[in-house]
Amino acid sequence: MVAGEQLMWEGDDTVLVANVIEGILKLSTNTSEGKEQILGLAFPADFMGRPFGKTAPFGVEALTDCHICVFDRSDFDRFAREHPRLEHKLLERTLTELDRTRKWMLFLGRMNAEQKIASFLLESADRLAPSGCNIDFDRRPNSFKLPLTRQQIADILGLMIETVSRQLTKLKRDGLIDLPTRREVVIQDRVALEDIAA
Amino acid sequence: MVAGEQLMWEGDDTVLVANVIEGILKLSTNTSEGKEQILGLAFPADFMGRPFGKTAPFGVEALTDCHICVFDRSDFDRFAREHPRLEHKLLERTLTELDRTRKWMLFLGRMNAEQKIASFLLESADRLAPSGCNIDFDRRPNSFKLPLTRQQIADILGLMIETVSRQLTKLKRDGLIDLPTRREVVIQDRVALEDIAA
DNA sequence: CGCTTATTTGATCTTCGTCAACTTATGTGG
DNA sequence: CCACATAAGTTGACGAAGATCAAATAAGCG
Repeated sequence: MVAGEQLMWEGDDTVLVANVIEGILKLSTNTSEGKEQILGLAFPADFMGRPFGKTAPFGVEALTDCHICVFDRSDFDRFAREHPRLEHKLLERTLTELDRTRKWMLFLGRMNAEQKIASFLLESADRLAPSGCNIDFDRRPNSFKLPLTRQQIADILGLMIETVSRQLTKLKRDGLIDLPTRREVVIQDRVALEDIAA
Repeated sequence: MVAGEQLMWEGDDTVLVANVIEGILKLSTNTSEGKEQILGLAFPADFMGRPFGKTAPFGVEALTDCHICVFDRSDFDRFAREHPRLEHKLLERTLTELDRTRKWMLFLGRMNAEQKIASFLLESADRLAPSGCNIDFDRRPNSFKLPLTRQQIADILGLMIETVSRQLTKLKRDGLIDLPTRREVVIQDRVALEDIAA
């Protein structure tokens, strides 16, 4: 799949499920006024789709070029029912995803723009492969390439694009991060960033 | 269980899982600054807890007096593994819960106070048994008793208590709802309310 | 190089949070 | 039954965070 391609549409009957092999996708929905809210991201090894015959409550779109392993949903359903171990794994994953989603709710409901951005950068650093080789002593990648536009970051965090831009500029001005290009981020003061993210 | 009692604490190892027979409970977490965010509500027939050996990522507290059916987690885990049909049901439930939670994210991230309150009232009307018998022609209950304080509503919607109060007052002033007592709500103009909730 | 799109920046305006006072309910003991 | 205490909720004044509107600037890309 190529970046920007839509895998599923909100409201469609789910006809397929898929596993992410490589790349990043977004799950999102819209308000009636046309604002988008990203509900989650799918990274390699993540499972996507809604088994057992429901309507997709969100759309899925590739943010980067992706390799995904697609199954026909009814085939998958049948197979899953016959293989309890698969269902068990799927249940564990879903529970984990539910936890992650709930944690995200805390961001959306109770954090201010600065905290949202700081948390987002820290999580991104952990989840995304480093673009260079700036591995710190503690072995966490401090430099990475964002697979998202500013608009998409805004949609994830429930902010406006201008607010995202201003907060990033501020963090750069204060020396906590650097932005060599628009898509690259270098964390220069992880402690201070964690302090903001709280 | 009595209203206000805590069933699980955030960060505890999960030692039990439970089914709600009667009553309403809240799942919630806190920011480091002490603001609470309610992550979900559990209604009768809902399943609570985190099978398969993780730490509870949220606390659970009874909002009303509750009857719940509690299982030892490790017993439950073993039983579930031996009964694929149970795991299957649990998986379906968890997927549904995930969908509901994601929908909630849209509220938190993209709706203003008025929209949040309107949506909340409409959903409450559908989920809560009517306190009287004001069933409308379309058979949806338009009168119900809130099991929540204003503070708890605020924690659900990611608002401050004063904002909740003001929005409710405004809806009442405009004739969309009535508030006979502090805990009772009557929807007087469902269409207008749906219009706001969008 | 010129066109298109993404991003940054600046100037306001709105919404909602904060602080503080006041009102209404609920309960308790005299 | 009534003062009083306590907790819950409402209201008002004000300010700050973030949205909105409007340009300016910087990347990409043909």
